[in-house]
Amino acid sequence: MNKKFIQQFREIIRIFDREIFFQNNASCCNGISLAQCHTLLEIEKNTEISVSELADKLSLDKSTVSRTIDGLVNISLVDRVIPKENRRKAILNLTDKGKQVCNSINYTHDTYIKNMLNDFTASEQEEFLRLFKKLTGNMINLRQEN
Amino acid sequence: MNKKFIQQFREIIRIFDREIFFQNNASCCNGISLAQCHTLLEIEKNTEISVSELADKLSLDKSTVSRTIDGLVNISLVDRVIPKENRRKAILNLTDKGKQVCNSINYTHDTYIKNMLNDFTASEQEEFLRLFKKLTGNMINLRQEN
DNA sequence: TACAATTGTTGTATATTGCAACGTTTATAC
DNA sequence: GTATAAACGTTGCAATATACAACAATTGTA
Repeated sequence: MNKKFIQQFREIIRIFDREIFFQNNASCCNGISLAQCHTLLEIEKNTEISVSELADKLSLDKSTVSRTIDGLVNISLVDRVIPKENRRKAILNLTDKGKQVCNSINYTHDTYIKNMLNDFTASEQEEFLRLFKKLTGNMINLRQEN
Repeated sequence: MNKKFIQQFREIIRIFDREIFFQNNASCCNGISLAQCHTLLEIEKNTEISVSELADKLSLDKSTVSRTIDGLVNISLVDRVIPKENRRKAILNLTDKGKQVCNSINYTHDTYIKNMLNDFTASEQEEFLRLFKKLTGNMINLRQEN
């Protein structure tokens, strides 16, 4: 692999990262913070999740997540219920309003992805996804090796 | 573009972003912070740059950059000189030690990229870079349209 | 039943960032 | 040529995000 290729690849990653950052901050947060947005989407994916489990999934401290949830409960996007079977564990779910916000976020994200790939042919789309999956798989392996 | 494809693509982007984050925090910062790392590499790319120009390039407030530079000057990685021609503008350059740190960061990043693409064929590498460039180009256009 | 583990919350500290105000310096208008 | 405006960097202040440690409540285990 020659040096010039690596340089270009690094530069592309940098730009990609930067654009994703802008996009997240522009679209994700209809009045909510990025952390709240991530948390919301993670609850959407894992209903009945607990604070600790959420902290695991998000790679954050449980105290951080606890406070993020406070915020989301305050603005009525998340329900926090303490079940009688296990009064230690708090169970988190989206409220109807929370589901609406998630839908809105998902719509924005999906639209962005459509636009990003707008001028890709079908086979380019497939090939890119395939190679991207291969790449991220390698990244995960590399991290776990160390 | 079908829904399942978009879902997969979103998920891959999420994973990629997460892995890049881990990698940045693990490798970039040999004792320096992520912000300092970015700043250092930007000065490496643009010698004789000023604080305001740097703030532009990094999309940060000049006060933020000013303080980051304070830190880098304190640990002798950056030189801050006020030229006699224009005593408003501070000119920033890497010290020898700063160059060494940059080299070290670059080596780590380049190695990571090599490892990421380790099992890609030459044509896969080229195709992926081509499509990635196309993608980021679209992302930039989309942002500038809005 | 006593001790240990789990769960979530709160207090405290740190880092990163932006905005506003400021002093200094340079450029421009009249 | 002076007065005003603009540019530049720094500092004060506030907001946000985060982690760690300590804690209370609860549940599991020896």
